[in-house]
Amino acid sequence: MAQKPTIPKGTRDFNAGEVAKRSYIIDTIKEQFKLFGFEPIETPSFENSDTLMGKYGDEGDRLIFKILNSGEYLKKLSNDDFESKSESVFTPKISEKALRYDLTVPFARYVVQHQNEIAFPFKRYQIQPVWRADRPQKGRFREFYQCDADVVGSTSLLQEVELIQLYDAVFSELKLEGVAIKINNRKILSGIAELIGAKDKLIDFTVALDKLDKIGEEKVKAEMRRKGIQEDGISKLEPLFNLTGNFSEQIDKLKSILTTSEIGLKGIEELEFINETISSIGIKTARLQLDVTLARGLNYYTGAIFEVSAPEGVKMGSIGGGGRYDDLTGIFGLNDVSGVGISFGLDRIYLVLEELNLFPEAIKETTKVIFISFGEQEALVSLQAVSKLRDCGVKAELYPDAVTSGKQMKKQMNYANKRNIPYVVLVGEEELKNESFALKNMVSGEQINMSLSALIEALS
RNA sequence: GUGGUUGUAGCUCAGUUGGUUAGAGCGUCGGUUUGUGGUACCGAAAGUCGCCGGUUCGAGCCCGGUCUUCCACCCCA
Repeated sequence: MAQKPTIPKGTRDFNAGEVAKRSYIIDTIKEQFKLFGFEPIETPSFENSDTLMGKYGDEGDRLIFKILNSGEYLKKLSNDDFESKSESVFTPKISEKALRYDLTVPFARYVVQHQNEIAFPFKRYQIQPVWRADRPQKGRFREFYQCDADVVGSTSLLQEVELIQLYDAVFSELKLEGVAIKINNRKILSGIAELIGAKDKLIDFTVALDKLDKIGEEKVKAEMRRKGIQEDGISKLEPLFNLTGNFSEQIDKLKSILTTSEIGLKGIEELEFINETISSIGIKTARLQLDVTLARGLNYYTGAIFEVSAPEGVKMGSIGGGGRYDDLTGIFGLNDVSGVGISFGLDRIYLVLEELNLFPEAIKETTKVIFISFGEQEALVSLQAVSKLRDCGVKAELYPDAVTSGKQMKKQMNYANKRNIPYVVLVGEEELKNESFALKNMVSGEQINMSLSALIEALS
């Protein structure tokens, strides 16, 4: 019985048209990465589990694809291991490798491992797939591409400024106008947590706060209470829920809230610098927005946090994210190296461009001309012409199977038609005799006999 | 991990309260047309109704499980 072939949940095949569109996005991003001085690296699709585990929080650990050990791994287990029924005990004993979950942690590992070869500040970009054992839904896959640009070895806030420009440059280039680059600062969140006496509950606090625009003020407060944050602390958040005005007005209000928090004020100072610098150099089509509720993302961020959302009206999760991490290489033994980076979510950007019909027509690249195949003699002459055309940069090919009847002719024409090949050349008995080529325009149906040089002229 | 949803021909989908031989459009293949595609007309092939089990005289339809799709939650690009 033939089994029905399927692909795993959350994965996809891409046809030629889809690949062309994906390449268009990737090429655009890559071009801007290079323009900003980033250099490419690649890392393996799987890492040692130790490298990944514990870097993304408990939820992240759950979503990491683990790779089963090879060999007779069960024989090495003790009865206690089986009895434990505990994933945290059992899993490490049968799995020592895992598929990468993002590009930032493998990058940190790379930096530490190659620190002596690297010139700091090190600016790298990386475009590779990542895997998450998540349940698929809109814009969410188990295999998807991230396009990352990071700088390590510089604490300068000018890096943040440049990364904002980079976001703006890429989305402007993709004609995706009006994206919102939301920015926040972990230090401000720490400051607020300190202020409300929830310093030890920073993650719980930020996760709850992040949901503000989705579930509303009351539910956020309820969640904070549930997580054990004191009522008098929550009441101090009141001004935060009503934070309005433009970037600098919001900054001013935050200043008055966080007067007693050293770390909070530091965060404000950073944001202020970034905003002022961006204002003075300007951005093209994106909008930079301060969003104090922005907290999602990895818990290794220590300074700026970025998130990019699609233009208004497009229902899609974030299409990019990033931030500054002061200590990521520290985990792997290299201290005092600060990094900051951003990521583009290729697959989501694709969906957004598709929804807004923003893919240019020109990216549908196909063969420009196909030669109809009649017989051995004709094929030889055709192949010579095909070679010359290719030398001139014309995408040309010969249909491989010869015409043996009128049906075959029809079949070959049909083939050209279906592949949207705009020109067909016929070299049959007569053309062979006259040393001519019959060039047929598949759109107009017009057909002209000409010499080889005229053919090359016409097609290049 | 939680809740809901979907699955019938290659594709998009019909299929009545459970009742003979499961349909359509598109596509494919063949013909009208043996050196000319797209249009038209004629014809044909194509399905274990996701899979496993149950209820029933009888299941595409009802029930349970499982996989898959999509959506929401959690979390995230």
